[in-house]
Amino acid sequence: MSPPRRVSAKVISRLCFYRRLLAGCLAEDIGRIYSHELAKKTSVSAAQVRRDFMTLGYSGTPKNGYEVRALADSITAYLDLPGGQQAALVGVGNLGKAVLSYFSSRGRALRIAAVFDNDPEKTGRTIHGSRCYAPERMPAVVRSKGITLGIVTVPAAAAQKTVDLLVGAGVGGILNFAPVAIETPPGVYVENMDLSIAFETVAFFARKGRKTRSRG
Amino acid sequence: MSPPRRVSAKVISRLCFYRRLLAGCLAEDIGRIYSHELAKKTSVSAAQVRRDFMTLGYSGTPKNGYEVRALADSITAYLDLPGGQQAALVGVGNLGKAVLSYFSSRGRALRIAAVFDNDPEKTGRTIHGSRCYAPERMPAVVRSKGITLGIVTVPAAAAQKTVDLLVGAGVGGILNFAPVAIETPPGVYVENMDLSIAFETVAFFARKGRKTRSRG
DNA sequence: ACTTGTGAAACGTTTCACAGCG
DNA sequence: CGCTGTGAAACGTTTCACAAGT
Repeated sequence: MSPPRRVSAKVISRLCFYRRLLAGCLAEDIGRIYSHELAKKTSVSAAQVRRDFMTLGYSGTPKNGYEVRALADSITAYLDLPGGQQAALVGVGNLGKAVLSYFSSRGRALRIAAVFDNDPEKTGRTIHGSRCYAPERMPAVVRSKGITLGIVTVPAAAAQKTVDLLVGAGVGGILNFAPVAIETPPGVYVENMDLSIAFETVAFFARKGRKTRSRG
Repeated sequence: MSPPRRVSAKVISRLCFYRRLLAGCLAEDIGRIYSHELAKKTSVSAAQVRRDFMTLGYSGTPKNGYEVRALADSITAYLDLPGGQQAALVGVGNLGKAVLSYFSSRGRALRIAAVFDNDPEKTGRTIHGSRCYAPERMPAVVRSKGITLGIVTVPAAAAQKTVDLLVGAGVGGILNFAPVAIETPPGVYVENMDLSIAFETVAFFARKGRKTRSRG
C-alpha cells in the first residue's frame, strides 16, 4: 500500500482500461471480480493487475477478490479531476473530424470544449457539437473555457506552431497526431499517436511474428 | 555490430521515425548528419540513436557522422519487404475513412489493397482508391491480393470476430483501433491504438506534469 | 577536438514466489 | 484451499563513459 512517487504512463493507461472493463461488468451485473479474471480480459498478468491497484490504495479481499463498483469508483477518484477537464482540438481535417466524432459522445469528465482551424469556412460554425474558432483566438478561448489539454490534428508543418500556441495558452498536456516530434517546456506532457509509424511497425512484425504492444 | 536476436518494437518505431527525418534531410540536400543532430530532431538521446543503428549493421564514420542517403537506404533495406506489403482495412466508419485517407497517399512499400465493411451501401464501391468488399469475402481477397496485415477500425463489439477472420485468412499483424483487447494466436503481432485511453492518459498528466511518451 | 561503437551501469517494468488471511 | 499484497528476482531499455578512429 505504498504508492510510487511517480506513476508511469503505462500504469495510467492500464487503469483506464480496467475502468472500462469494470463498467462493462457493472452493465452485466457482475459484482465481484478476481485479478486473474481482469487479467484475462486485458491480456496482462494477474500480478500486474494487482500491482497496478497498489497505486490506488484500494484493497480487495482474498476471499472475494475485488468489488467491481468500489474498484471502479476508486480508479475514477484516482484518474479524474472532480470538476472534469476540458480539451481543445486543433485541425479539423479528415483525421481531426474523425477524432472529434470519436470523442464527442463522452461523459462529463472529459469534454472537447472548443475546436480550432484556420479555414475561414469552418470558423464560427459548430462541428460535432463543438464551436470552431480561428487559431488567433486560442489564448482567450483556452483561458475562458478552462481548457487543460490539446489534441493536435494539424499537418506536420503546422504542429510545432500549434503546440506553442496551446502551451502558451496554458495547457498541460498534448495528444499529438502530427507525424513529427514536438518540443514542449518541462512539465507539459506529450503523447504521440503516429499512425504511419504504427502502420509500418505492424508491417515489419507481420512477417516476423511477435507479441502485442499497447499504446494508449 | 552484433544485432540483438530479437528486435523490440520500440527500436523499429524509432527506425521508422529516423527514416522519415532522413527523407526530409535529402529533400533539403543535407548529405551527412551526426547522431546528436538526429537526436535533437527526434527527442531521443544521441546514444540511443547510435545504438538503434547497431541493429542495421550500418556504420558511420567518426569524422563525418552518417551519410544520409546510405543510412536511409540501410533502414529501408532492414524495414521493408522488397516486394512491398499489402494491407486490409476493416470497418469504413468515420475513423476508418480518416485512416484510409491518411494512408492512401503512400509509397509502394505499403498499400491498403482492400477495405471491408458489412454495410451493403459501401460494398462494391471504391473508397479513397480502395475497393470495398463484404466481410465474407475476406479469406479469398486476402489470399488473392497477398495481404499480410490488417487494420481494424470496427466497433468494439465486432473487433474480435474481425480479427479472427483476418488471422484465419493469414495476416501476420493487426493494427487495432477498437477499444478492446483482442486475442490472437502466437506469432501474430498486435499493436493497439486506443484513442480514448490516450486521451484519458494525457488528461491525467496534463495536471501532473510529466515527460513525453511515444507510440507508433 | 570531434566523432562513432559499445561494454557496463543505471533505471524502469514485469514476473516470481510466498506470507498471510478468510 | 485460492485469493490478495508485496519483497525480491528477472528481464528490458536507456544512459553513461570511454576506447578508438580521423
